[in-house]
Amino acid sequence: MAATIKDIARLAGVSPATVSRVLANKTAFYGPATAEKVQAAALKLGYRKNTAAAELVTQHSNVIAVVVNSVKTNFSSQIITGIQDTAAAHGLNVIIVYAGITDPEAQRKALLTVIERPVMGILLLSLNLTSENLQLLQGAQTPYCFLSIAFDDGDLPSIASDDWQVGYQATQTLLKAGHRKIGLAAVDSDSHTGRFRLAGYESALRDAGVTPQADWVQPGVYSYVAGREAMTAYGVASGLTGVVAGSDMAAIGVLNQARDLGLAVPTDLSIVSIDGTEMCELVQPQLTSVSQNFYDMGAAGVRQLLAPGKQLQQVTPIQVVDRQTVRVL
Amino acid sequence: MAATIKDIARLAGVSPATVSRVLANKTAFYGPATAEKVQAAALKLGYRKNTAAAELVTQHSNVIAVVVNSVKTNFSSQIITGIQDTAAAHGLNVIIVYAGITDPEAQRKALLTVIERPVMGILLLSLNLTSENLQLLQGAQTPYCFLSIAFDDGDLPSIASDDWQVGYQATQTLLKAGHRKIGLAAVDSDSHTGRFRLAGYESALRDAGVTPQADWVQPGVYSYVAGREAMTAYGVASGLTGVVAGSDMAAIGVLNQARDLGLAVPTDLSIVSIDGTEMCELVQPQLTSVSQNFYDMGAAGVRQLLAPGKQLQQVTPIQVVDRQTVRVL
DNA sequence: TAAATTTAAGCAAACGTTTGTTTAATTGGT
DNA sequence: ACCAATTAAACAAACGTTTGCTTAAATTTA
Repeated sequence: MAATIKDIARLAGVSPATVSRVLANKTAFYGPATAEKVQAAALKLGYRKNTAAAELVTQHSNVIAVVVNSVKTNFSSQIITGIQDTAAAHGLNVIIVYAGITDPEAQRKALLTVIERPVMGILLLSLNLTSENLQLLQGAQTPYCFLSIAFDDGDLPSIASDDWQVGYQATQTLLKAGHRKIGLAAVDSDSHTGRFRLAGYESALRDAGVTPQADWVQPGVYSYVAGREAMTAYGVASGLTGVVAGSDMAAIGVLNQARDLGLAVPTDLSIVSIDGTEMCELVQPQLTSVSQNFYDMGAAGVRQLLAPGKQLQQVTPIQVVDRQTVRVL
Repeated sequence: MAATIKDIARLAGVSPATVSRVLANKTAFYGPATAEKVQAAALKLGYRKNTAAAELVTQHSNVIAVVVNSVKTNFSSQIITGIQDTAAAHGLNVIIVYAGITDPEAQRKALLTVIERPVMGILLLSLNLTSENLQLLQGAQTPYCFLSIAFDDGDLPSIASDDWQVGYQATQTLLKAGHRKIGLAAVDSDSHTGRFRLAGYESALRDAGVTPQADWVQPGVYSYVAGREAMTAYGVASGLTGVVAGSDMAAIGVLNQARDLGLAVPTDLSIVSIDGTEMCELVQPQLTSVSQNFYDMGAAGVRQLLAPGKQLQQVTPIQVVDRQTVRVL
């Protein structure tokens, strides 16, 4: 039912080709009189271009697709804002699809909805693909880039923080404040990210002459409950005076669980969070954090899509932001 | 460069029509031998269907588009999950685009990226369109439904909570606990939502024999800073013993500002929040809230798109969830 | 064994655009 | 007044699918 270019052509008494050109402002091809007729007809018919049809013939699209691992992660909004702004500056549109965090089938479906239509590039947010789905992605001839995640395989384009540094600096923040017994909570020990943060954590301890203890690290999936569980595992008599938490949510988990255990933060326990989202300033006391530049990751991601192949593994800087959860001993 | 159905046809030695049918599993049209040849060829070429082309001829799409007002709102994730689950159950795909919360031009662009391609329906999350953009939306012959927002114009399909009830029950929760001087913070007085919440608030007060005072209501845009500003405006000597906050974020704003003013919650000040997202249980003390069923809104939204015209203005139920910020006087 | 039916596959049109090429009309130069 | 150059618009092919219709071969029926 929707009006097409042909309907306009008929109404304005010109050819579809001319309509197309008027609507695309290709001024070299038509006179002012026809232009007016066409515009009027288009308006009258409430014409809306069928972008899919246009993309079919031009073989080129101006939308970039973002695949997000889950709807819950709160830092993704900052990355998306970065993507959005940069994309808009380049005249690109952004669509987002959610993939399950674990279910490979959901991942596959999300990937397919993106691959099977013309998009100029794909950004994957903190997404850990199965090797099958990775192949699927690589099979499409579309440029892509992972964001906020890094891989052992150095051939995959990605933009993320230096996770070793993240772990190192978070730990160092506590060490500098005089802490010696420091836990690492809710960091996933299977992923590249988790392993490097752990390594950074251990290096920082060793550099300060502290020998890491096995029960100081309580792995988890960066979530609020993972944070709570880690703190529960530590218990009240662990001797720990400081904890590095794998994410802001995890940090709030340890914060609340510490409180439930009767531990005051930062008096009895200091916390350094990783991420530095707005959450840090919403809770009391405000979380000291190693903050990532999520906005820049998003921005760099779209730049990477526009000029692919430049530099595969990019690193965005981090800063430690001192707030209220680290006590100087 | 991507392989097309024709490439497969050539490689398998059959016609494109047959390839299409094999790939679509239209078993009535081909024999097992050809099927195998085609499958093999498709696999070998790494074929990916061009959905845009297919949608062009079938004149029908199975993606539903969600337009979100901003990346910040935290309840949107629940709505989206509801949409996602329900859509998946019906074999539909979901794409999301962000529109600016205020900028009409950004709104328009977001709307266009959605309207100009084949989508089977549009869900608008808490989006207040300019009348121009509303016309744009209505001009497209696509079914649509607003979510988590209602309008004076009863002809617009929408699914939301009963905002009058929200205001009424939030206020009543405090009244029942013995409070009489009750503020309303960070509720937007321009929108339908804000006006109805305000009306519900005033009715509850009057029903309890309390005369509303002008300086008890401090309008705002439902944000964290709006909450803080409202509490700042109340100050320490307002005499208020309870506050209804327009959103969870706003509630956290008044909570933190109250603390900064030296007011203990709930000892000195009780708070009832509106929304009931996970945020309520993350902060200390946990926020008592009038909780909305965001997940159901999303689910109902896709059902509405599938069977349009049934019931224009739908209402999802609310519950008050008692947590820790209301003190019984 | 001839006619009727079933099965398997191909032909060709269509969807709504864009764009290279062609044609027709107008203008300018001499 | 004639030819070249410019301007304005139309023609038609192409993009990658799907699908109604046709054709050809194989099978069944009488």
